[in-house]
Amino acid sequence: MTYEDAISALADPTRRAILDRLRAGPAAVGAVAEGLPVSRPAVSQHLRVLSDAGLVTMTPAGNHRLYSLAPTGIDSLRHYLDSLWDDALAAFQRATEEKAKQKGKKT
Amino acid sequence: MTYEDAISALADPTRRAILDRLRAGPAAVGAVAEGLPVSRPAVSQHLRVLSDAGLVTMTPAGNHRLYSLAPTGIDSLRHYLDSLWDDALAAFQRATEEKAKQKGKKT
DNA sequence: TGTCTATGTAAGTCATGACTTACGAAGATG
DNA sequence: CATCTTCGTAAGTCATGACTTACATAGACA
Repeated sequence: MTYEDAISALADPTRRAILDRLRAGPAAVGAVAEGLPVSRPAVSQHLRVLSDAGLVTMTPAGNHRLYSLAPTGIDSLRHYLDSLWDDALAAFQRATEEKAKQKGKKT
Repeated sequence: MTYEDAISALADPTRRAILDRLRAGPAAVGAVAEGLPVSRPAVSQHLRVLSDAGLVTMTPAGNHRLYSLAPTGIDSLRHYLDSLWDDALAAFQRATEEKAKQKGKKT
């Protein structure tokens, strides 16, 4: 449930495809697997990882289980990125100023 | 330079450690490697990946090369996450309303 | 020019993880 | 109860990539 779990979960293309499928709305494992070039157990394993990372939630519904997007894991990752973004922007501005000085300082 | 490159680049713990080091300011390869439990060539290879993902930039400085954080790659990833965030929030709200209805509808 | 420093690249090793098939458990349905 | 559907898990295979050492290149400096 840390932001690192979210990152490594999102690193896999198949898992991103699963998330894309869930953006349209909640879906069962079989329904998700139908639109993908991998087996149903593979999808099941991926959903486990996504769930551990807080990126999806599961709600039992009789025979099957509905998976849907969860804001939790995404939020932690957003915070990390925002923080990194601040420092990157600061570094970029410092570099720009440096160049301006370099340009003015002849010889 | 896509957001997918940025994600898979960030997925590695060593690369995140390198970025953390660069948050304090630009640094050369050797300086970065000193604070890490891996060899200098390993750091060099990681910086290559980070650079391809648009997460760092390199500026030659005489004998050595200074690497610094770059906003570019981070930005693309932020956009992806923001978009995913919107859908996740919508899904969460729908689920909440669903539960409210379920509660009101007795028998 | 000769040498030292700082770095990138090549080649090879090894662990991680994504995928498969086979199987077992839980709820719906006749 | 018997069966079908839906799903998670176990075990094993295989590719990807992170790391190492060895080597080659480019600039600083005597």
